[in-house]
Amino acid sequence: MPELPEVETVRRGLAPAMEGATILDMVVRRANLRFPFPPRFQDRLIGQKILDVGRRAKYLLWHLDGDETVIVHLGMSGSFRVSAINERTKPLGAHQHYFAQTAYEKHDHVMLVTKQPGGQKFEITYNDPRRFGFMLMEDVRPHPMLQKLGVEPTGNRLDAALLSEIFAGKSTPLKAALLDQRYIAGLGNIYVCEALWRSGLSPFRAVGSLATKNGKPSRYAAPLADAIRAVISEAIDAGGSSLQDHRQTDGKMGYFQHRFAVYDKAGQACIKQGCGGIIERIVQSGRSTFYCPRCQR
DNA sequence: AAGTGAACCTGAAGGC
DNA sequence: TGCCTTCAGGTTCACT
Repeated sequence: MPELPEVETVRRGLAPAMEGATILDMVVRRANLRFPFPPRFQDRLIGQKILDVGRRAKYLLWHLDGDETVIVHLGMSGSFRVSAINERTKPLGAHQHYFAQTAYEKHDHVMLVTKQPGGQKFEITYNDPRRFGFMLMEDVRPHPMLQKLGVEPTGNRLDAALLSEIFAGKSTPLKAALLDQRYIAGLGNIYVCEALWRSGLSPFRAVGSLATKNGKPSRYAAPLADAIRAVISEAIDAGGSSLQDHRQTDGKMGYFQHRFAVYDKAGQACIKQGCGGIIERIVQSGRSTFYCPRCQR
């Protein structure tokens, strides 16, 4: 499912149920996702207060009171559901009784019950059919998983100068380079395709062409930086993109998928004014690329 | 170094 | 109805 805008949407959905709340109880229903769960995972979380829910690229960061951080990645199919617990209709008693009456859905792997200082309780469920996601504790900081990440696409650092700097002299195709989290962290297949279309650049173009011979930004750098920032911001505002089963944490759909220009549009007319091209699907390093061969050069 | 393909895993969709 | 193939929002690893 999730690229940066979807993960940010999840973060915003988790925040009201987690930030400032205490973890009352937790159930982990299998030994591993993509990686084994951390040793004594429940013991280290139950009773802890969550200070805030952060995000770095596609990683969620649960900053705990006890100076530990939980790192969560949603992989391809991970999602969270959050629901307020109404104790009138679902009396809790001792909280461990709560899960006994919970109806698990298929692929629900982790469940948490949190309680805000005001008393409101929440049930938070992690579901992940393909299990490419994971949950880790950040024992070493920064966690090795986060050390190699490049700049955030929405931060102030992503501009024409930075693109020309990090890509100068390289011959990698733009498509592959933009998917590489070591350069820009958070883009995935959808938003790379969309950003390239918006900037009129071919997915085959060598990234080195974003820099001139003396290392300054070429005329292609600023349009790409602007397109990346715009498409990510707009997608976040739209609550992400809902393909297949992706939902926001409250069950609502994101709606950015209605604004795709090229992603999954093979055979359709390019919507750029006066272009007249037909969107093509090709494969680059094992991933689908959707682009307009006419206006993306 | 850079590029490709496979691997991890399940489910949906399409062809026959 | 079922069976088979292909594909999917990510990342890492093994190979040329």
